[in-house]
Amino acid sequence: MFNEFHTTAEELIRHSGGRATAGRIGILAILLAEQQAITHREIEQRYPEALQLDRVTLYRALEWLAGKNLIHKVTSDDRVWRYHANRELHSHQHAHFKCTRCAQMICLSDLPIDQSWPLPIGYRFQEIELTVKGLCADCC
Amino acid sequence: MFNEFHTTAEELIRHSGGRATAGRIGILAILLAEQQAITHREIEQRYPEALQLDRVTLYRALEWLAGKNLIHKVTSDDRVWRYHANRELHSHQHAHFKCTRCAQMICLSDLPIDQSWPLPIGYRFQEIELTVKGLCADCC
DNA sequence: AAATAAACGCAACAATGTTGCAGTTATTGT
DNA sequence: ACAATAACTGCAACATTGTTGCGTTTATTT
Repeated sequence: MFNEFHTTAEELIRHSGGRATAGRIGILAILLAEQQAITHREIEQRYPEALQLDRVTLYRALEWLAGKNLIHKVTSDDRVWRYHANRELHSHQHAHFKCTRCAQMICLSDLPIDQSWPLPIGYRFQEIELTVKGLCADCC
Repeated sequence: MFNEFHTTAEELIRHSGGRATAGRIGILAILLAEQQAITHREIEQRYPEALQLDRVTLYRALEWLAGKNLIHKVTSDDRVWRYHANRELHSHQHAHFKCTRCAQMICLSDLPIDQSWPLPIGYRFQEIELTVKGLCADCC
């Protein structure tokens, strides 16, 4: 577990002005190593058993990381949040893809649609959340 | 509760080949009368107390109505499903708007974006789910 | 009016996430 | 290096939303 992601994770956390605890570093390292957005459950499974990490601590660490903009939270139709480390491209709004068979979830490129959406009069636009559903390469 | 929506609801249900029970009719009538997509909880509140309706029955009725395409289910970031009666325009995919303050949720016009989305090679497109977030007229 | 499949109500369960609080720990200042 | 302290953690208990199994009731058909 003490790989490049760990080092990066620790730097990012310190840079954000929070305490660099083992839990936060480990969690962020896992998310940095991952190509897809993964669930709380999946993070738990990847987390080394030896180190122990409470469910609640995981939830709180994720919340903190999201608040510091180091990761982002993705809504899904299965009522489960998925998390993904932020890269440069994620600082902007982007779409997500979800496989309807295996539930894999990846980030797509920036939103090619205009940010101003035709809303009813008096409504104010804030952001767009877009999920494309289909089959991933493995499930096709 | 025995208004025009009740009559319409009953017709729609019979036309779909299901048993026209008080629960289904009442639920569909509520959804037909509503401009926005509402939650299971909100349906329960609008349902006349005198008539009693079990939580489970409500869930099952909603599932059935969605299966028959009389209503549709909307995903939201608060992990709660919202339901809305289908009109002609809803037979096509459409976007939803959600107020970030009062959680009101309405349907927007058809998706103006092309159905084929730039996916990675080997991926297959199925559908798009799009939610615009912002403030509704009341909350602005 | 009886027969019957469909729908319902209840109880119990499952999954995901949250809150309160006492104990532990990373960091800061000396 | 050490003590002080705010920040973080772990546990237990809870909340919310939705699901399953099963015996009972009911809308529809004949």
